[in-house]
Amino acid sequence: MLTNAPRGTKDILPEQAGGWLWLEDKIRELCKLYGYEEIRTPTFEHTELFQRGIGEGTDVVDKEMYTFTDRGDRSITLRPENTASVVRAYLQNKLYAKGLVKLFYIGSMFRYDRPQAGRLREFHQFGVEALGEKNPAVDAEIILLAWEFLKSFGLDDLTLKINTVGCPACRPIYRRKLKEYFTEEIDELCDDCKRRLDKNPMRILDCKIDGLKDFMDDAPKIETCLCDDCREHFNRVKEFLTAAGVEFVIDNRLVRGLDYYTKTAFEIQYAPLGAQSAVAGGGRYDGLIKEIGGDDTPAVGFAAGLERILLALELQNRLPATNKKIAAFVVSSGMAAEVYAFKLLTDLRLENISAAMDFGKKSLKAQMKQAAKSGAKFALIVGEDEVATSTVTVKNLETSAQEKVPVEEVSSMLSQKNS
RNA sequence: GCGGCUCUGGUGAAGUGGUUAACACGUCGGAUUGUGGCUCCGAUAUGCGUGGGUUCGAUUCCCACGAGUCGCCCCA
Repeated sequence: MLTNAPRGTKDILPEQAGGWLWLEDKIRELCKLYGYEEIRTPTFEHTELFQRGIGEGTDVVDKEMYTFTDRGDRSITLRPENTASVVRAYLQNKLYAKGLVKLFYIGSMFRYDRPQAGRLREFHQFGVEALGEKNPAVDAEIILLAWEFLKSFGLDDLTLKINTVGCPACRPIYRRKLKEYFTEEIDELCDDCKRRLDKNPMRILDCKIDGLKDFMDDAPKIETCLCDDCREHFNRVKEFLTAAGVEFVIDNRLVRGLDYYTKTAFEIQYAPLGAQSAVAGGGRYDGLIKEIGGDDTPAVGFAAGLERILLALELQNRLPATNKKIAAFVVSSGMAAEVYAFKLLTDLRLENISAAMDFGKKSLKAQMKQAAKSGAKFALIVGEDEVATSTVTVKNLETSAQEKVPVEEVSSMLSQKNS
């Protein structure tokens, strides 16, 4: 118990940390390229923010949130996603005064789900939000950013799916039509879909069981219900994406799970991940900002799961090897030499030369083994002789060549040979 | 939240209802005097996820719980 992290959480160990840092660097680089700035919001928020933002009735809000009452009797929730927080920060800090605001975030999110590979209770997302612009070119920019990001790793088997989910003017019409249609087929529906019929008939469309059945082919398509605004918007998005040369698939069964989405919806899948194949997903959420208490403001964004990206990168061996090697390893024999060695170690670091020594008071031989294992290019050997003559024996561990040099020359010698 | 499968040392794993739980890697130590990488030698689970039960006896059988994994659900 004490030695087990809570279910669904994971330690990122030194050997993995390199990959995370590398990924995060890539993200920051990319966002800079697209003109998005980093924002960091609190890990927890008032529960109401998510209830309003994500929507009651969604699984995320109803059964997956980490909610608790704090000592001041406030209902607090660990963020299950970051969009609502970003919108809150946007309003609270009056960022709308600046016109279009382009933000990105990296951070951990919390969802009480049953853990699986690629699905954790504390997981990490990278996401991008563009607030304050309704131009479909921004939808395209966001999709492009997500797509080019994943493509840049050389991953095969990526699929970009796009769809439109309409807006408050036209979506209800579509939902009603779907409900009517599926009600006639109710005997054919699986149990889950019978439940969805009332709650969210659009979800029936991407059901893994019923999705394959015959009556699905004749199910009403959203195109037939779209209002002019939504239709035009979707057409423009497609135009922009085509102009950018992106291959996308129109999937009119693609639905988003959170209530706030309007118009454009998209998802990038990496099939080899199995059940957790959605690597990034997002879309437009023109209603959210008003819902949270701001002016009617359009916005688009997406989020990507870092664990899933890392999983995909591992699968295709796309993670760079991290270099943990140091420049020098100090080895000593004898009490006096140990102090001398420690001083040498400290001086090297002051000269910005990475160095280590063994603290286990082992034999010289054992220390040399440590030196070799550390990957250091040089072993710096000090014993009675060196102490007496103020020198250091510098041994190149690759060539085995060694020479005795005055202490004060060691650092300049290493920085020279190391470059 | 539902269903299937799995659970042996630091790691990968073999194995059996009954006295010493293979093997490999790793780690540590050694192969004479202050020097590594190769080789050789030695050490390294009184323990087989946890807790119960069956049994003369369980790591091996049963149950519960836990964790992992796959699928569903959900989603990134």
